[in-house]
Amino acid sequence: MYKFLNRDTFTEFIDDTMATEFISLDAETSSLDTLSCKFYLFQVMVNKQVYIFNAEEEGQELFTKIIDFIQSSGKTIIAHNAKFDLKVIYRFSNILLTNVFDTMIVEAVVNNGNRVKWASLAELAEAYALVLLSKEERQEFYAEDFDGVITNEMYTYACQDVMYLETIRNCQMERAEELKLTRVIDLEMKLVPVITSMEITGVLIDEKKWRQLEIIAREESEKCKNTLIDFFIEKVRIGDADSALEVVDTVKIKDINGKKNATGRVSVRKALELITDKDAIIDFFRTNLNVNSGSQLLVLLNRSGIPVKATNEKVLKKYRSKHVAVDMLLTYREWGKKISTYGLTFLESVHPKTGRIHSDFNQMGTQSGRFSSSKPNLQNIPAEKAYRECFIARKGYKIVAIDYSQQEYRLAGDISKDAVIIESYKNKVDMHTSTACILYNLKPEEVVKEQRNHAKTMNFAILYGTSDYGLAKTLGVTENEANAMKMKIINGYPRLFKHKEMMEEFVVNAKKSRTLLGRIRFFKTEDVYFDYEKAMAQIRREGYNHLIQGTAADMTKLAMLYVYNENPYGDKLRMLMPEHDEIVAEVKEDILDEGYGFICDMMIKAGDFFMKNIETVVEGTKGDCWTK
DNA sequence: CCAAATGGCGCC
DNA sequence: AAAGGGCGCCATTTGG
Repeated sequence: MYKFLNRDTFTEFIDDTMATEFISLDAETSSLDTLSCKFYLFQVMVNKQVYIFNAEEEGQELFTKIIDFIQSSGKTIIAHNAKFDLKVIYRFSNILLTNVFDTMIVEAVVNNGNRVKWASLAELAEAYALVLLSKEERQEFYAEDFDGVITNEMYTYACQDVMYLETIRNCQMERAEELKLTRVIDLEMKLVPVITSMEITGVLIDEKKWRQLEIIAREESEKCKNTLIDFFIEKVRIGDADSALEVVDTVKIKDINGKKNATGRVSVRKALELITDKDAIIDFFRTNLNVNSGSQLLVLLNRSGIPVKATNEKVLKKYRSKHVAVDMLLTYREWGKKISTYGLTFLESVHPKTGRIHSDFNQMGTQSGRFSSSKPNLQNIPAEKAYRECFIARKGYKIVAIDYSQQEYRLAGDISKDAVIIESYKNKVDMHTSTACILYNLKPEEVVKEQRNHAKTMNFAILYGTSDYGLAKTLGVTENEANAMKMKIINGYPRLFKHKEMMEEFVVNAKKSRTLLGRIRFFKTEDVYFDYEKAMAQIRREGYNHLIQGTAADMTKLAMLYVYNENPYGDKLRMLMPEHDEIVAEVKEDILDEGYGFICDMMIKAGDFFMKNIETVVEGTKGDCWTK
């Protein structure tokens, strides 16, 4: 069934490879951490023959020869979640394979909107090749008690991981051609090695600075929390025993973890009943109230005369100036977020071997075609200077960060061919100023900051279909006023909104939306059995958003491809992170200016590929750290 | 007891 | 009653 790939069979392997169009491959390792895992097996199917390379027995030299040959053969490499295999192969051969077909990514592209989560190899094998793959045997490589001795059974099961890739690929491409998705797939596939290389590169963080921020956050958070609890204690009159007990009955304070007594826990009420001293009662609440608990907060706020039904920022904002506690709570939450998400746990992502953070960038992580980022998420780092500053360049390098100026608004204007928007951008007037002009009957130079900010909110809301109700809430005006302002803007950009309306109509009928590159997002309408109108309204919003946000994603992805493929500076210029409309890179000092200009050029080239009526504008920074 | 859901909030 | 698109992560709560 399979042959071992070694010195004796290498020529045979070469012959089989030359006789076929595709190379299906997979790697077995001791863990998912490609920077520190052991490398056990490399399975490869060529010309219907599976070869297995035992890495520990055959060694790195032969492996490098094999990979070098595969790379130079120019054949298409098929893998499921290719990023993983590419990283393993790179680590043990120093060759980053290109010309990849990733069945996992392609599945996400051809079924975007139909899928619930990632399709596993087993699921695809079942769907396309009608075979059932067993799972347990593959887990053996990860097992704690695996002693490195690979059994015949394990070899046999390892074959399954490459045997059906070609069939899966062929079925997917058939579907891709029917759906006219080949251009999107071409872009996504060319991007796979680009993302892989970015993940291998990682990004450097100033840990010392980061820790300092955590300390500050801790101190500030503690202060807020104390003030907050004191406020509640006073307002809710916890001081006297009766109201204290009443509070305990309504506020769902968690039972106290006991120290190995019979139940393991102590009822809060019972514990409190034993306390009569006023100061002790107050102290009891100080230690047992949890202001991180939404349900406790809700009761406490309500009893303090703040009649909210939720405790989120949007709801609380109204009371911010009226009640000190509300302001304090929101501030407390800000600090809390910094401790939990952006605190010391974040630094656990620094890899011990490289000293850098190697996030996962998922190129099909969103329904719109945008990237997502995880472990850690590098796409939601606080925008404030103190945090961005912690992202630094390696010695001799600088950080370059360039973003598209008003990427989505320009696209919306360009796609709809709205004359007002086109004219505005031609005159270097941005969309928010332009909207402010419409709203307040002004000339661009007369618009003041506050008016522009107002317009900005409106633009964002209207482009993505906020209801009058939502808009009124955001702006703090009545629904009628909100509607009047909305109509004024709609009339100010007649073509934009006519086009939007048209696209939404199309999406609802076609049950799918397409970006300029052709990227599809499917919508389900058949399982809508209640509130049909609401469901359709949602599809309209998501569909139009897909057109704009998705085309923007196409643009950024194309730009990244240009940067990678046309990079004349080699390792002196490396991309680090995709930030939706921004590319962050590490550039060696001696080519800093040229490198910066080069990335700008590539981004503009990608922008101009999509936009024919409106100029692509990029802006950015270069320096020791990441800045806006 | 742990896994999934929920509420909340960081970013573009 | 809810009422703007796209995410991921955290702490708490819920449910099996």
